Amino acid sequence: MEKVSIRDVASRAGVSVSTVSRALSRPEMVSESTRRKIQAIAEELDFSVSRTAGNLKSGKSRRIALLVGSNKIEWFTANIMEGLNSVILDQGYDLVFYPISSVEDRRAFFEELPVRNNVDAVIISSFTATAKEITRLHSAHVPLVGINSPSTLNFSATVHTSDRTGMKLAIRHLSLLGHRKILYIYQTFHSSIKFSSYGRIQAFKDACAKKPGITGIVKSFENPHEAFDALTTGILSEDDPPTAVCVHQDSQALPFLFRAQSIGLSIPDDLSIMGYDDSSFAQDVGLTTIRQDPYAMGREAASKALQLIESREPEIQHEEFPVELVVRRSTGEIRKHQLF
Amino acid sequence: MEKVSIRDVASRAGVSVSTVSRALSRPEMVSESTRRKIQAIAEELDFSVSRTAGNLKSGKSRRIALLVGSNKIEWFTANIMEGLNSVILDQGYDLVFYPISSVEDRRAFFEELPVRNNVDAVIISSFTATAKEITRLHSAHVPLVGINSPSTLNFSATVHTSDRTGMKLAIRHLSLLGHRKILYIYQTFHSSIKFSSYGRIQAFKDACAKKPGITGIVKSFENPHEAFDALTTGILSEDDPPTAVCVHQDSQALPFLFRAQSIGLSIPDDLSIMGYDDSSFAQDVGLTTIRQDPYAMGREAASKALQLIESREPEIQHEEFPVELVVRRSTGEIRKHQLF
DNA sequence: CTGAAAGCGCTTACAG
DNA sequence: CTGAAAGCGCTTACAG
Repeated sequence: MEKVSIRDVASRAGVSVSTVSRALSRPEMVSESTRRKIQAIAEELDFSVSRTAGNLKSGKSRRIALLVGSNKIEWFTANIMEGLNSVILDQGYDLVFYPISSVEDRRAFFEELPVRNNVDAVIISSFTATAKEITRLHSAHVPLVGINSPSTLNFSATVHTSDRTGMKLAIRHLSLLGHRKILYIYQTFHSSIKFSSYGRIQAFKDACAKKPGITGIVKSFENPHEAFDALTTGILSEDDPPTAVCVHQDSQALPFLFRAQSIGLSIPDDLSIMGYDDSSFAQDVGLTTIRQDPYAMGREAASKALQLIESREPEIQHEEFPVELVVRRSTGEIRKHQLF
Repeated sequence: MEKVSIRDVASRAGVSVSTVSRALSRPEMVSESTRRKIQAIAEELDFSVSRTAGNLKSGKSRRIALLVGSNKIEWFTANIMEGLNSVILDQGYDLVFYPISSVEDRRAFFEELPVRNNVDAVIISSFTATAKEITRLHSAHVPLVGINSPSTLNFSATVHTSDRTGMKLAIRHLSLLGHRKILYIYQTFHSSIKFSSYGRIQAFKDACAKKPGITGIVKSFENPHEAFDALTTGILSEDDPPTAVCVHQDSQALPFLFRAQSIGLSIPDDLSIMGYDDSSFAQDVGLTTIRQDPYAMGREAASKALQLIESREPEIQHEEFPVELVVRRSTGEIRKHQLF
């Protein structure tokens, strides 16, 4: 059985190619009897329309590119993808994933713009491009939607959550529990891409600075396992050590939680720990965290992209999604005679 | 700046469209001077070749579909995708993700075969289609590659790991530690798709049956949190309770680990716990597990798909990937006077 | 090394 | 309601 094209169906049905095309894509334009015959034959021949041809005609590719600053698909990215897929697949669009893990990747991407005639919209998650790079996209008439982009400049539309709000919630929560010295830890980024996550670190510092009596300390680590030990030792040896720790994201908090317990610290009595994200297992381990909803952001980014593709301006060009404090067992009141 | 086509470049360079096409896709066929001029003009005009047109000509779409039995992208699927991407992106192929979450979805997919003229290969991960469905794919000349498919029948090629081997390793490990009564727990699947994971459960039963003196019990649960309590209560109230638990996959073991600890069980002294996968956090929490490598399987599946697209038979049609026992802190020797 | 022409598989104004 | 024809943007035998 060789490839069957619209012509095979036409000749078999004794009608023109145009009629077959109409019968299949705009059936109301064709008389019932011919339509029926054509549809029967199409089924019999296992024929289905090639999108490529239609795309050529329309000048659209029915594809949307997702640029992510890493080739790892972790919780956040997976949820973004699920959200995007949940809206675009039904509209006949496909998602194409482009991992961009270095400034060089990014430059290559925007210089070659493989996307120009090959994608109807570009969505960038959690990093940004230079103004010049973005301009080139625009000049190719490709809408650009940002997700948690460090800057919204030049984007056709964006969705984001506020790290400032998130960190404010975290600091207030800890402050209410009586904590005064708070440590922020994150795993060093090894990408040359400017991640939006850096903003979270700054947001922590600012939130602490604004809250009188609170001291915020920021430390980074390379490898969770060795470094946690070093950090813990550091904490233990200080005279006035932090009583609470904010971890950059839930997935990095998990090993910390275990490490802390394994050296005999009881959580939250000896140390309060907070994560960020409310990702899948945060509930399982009782981690207090700041919830964000990348699935919802993905859906909205997709719908904005779709609108832009149809040359409609989204009602809200830059949309903020809420963050929420989720209190669980890993944070608690500071104790009078805290272990440290 | 309007859409620029190959014609614009040609007229600007004073050459024919054919020459521009060659200068860009097979530069060695064009004299250096014309090539240079054309490339300069292409760059100046921000021109890049539309893939769609080329695809029409070649009859290929340069896209590979990944069918997954869920719209959630969890550890396994994410790693498969990363593996696939790591080989196909460089070859100019894109990955298209089709979540298939019900038998209806699946039937719709294979009946409409949106894929027929629109995708060069189909990769199915962890579930399978009926023989008839697969035949239709074949008749459309679309190679089908399976990943951990319950049956390898009719697949052009497959990659898989052996759950039998994995469970054998697990049972041997526990048996060597002195465990005699072993519980297997898994979260109920709510999909109507036949997942490959069911095989793992059977493999557990078989492994226990083959090992004299070992009793294996299988239980499922709906919601991790309520159900773990019920299970634990059940365990605690039995006269001769299991001393070790195998959890279907690491992500389901995590809550169990925490639950167990929260009711005062010490792991592994009171209870040994094993996972399956060796996913990201297994190391963090010290979970003994069976390691599999979906990233490597994804890479191999991709390379088999690519070979099949080029009508080459893969050297190994059905390739098995190793599983490995990874011993960590969550399993230990059975104690003389085990708590239960 | 280069150009004119055919054609990939459709869709869609334009006529009838 | 239907058909003939043009055309989407390229690639590639075929000539020269």
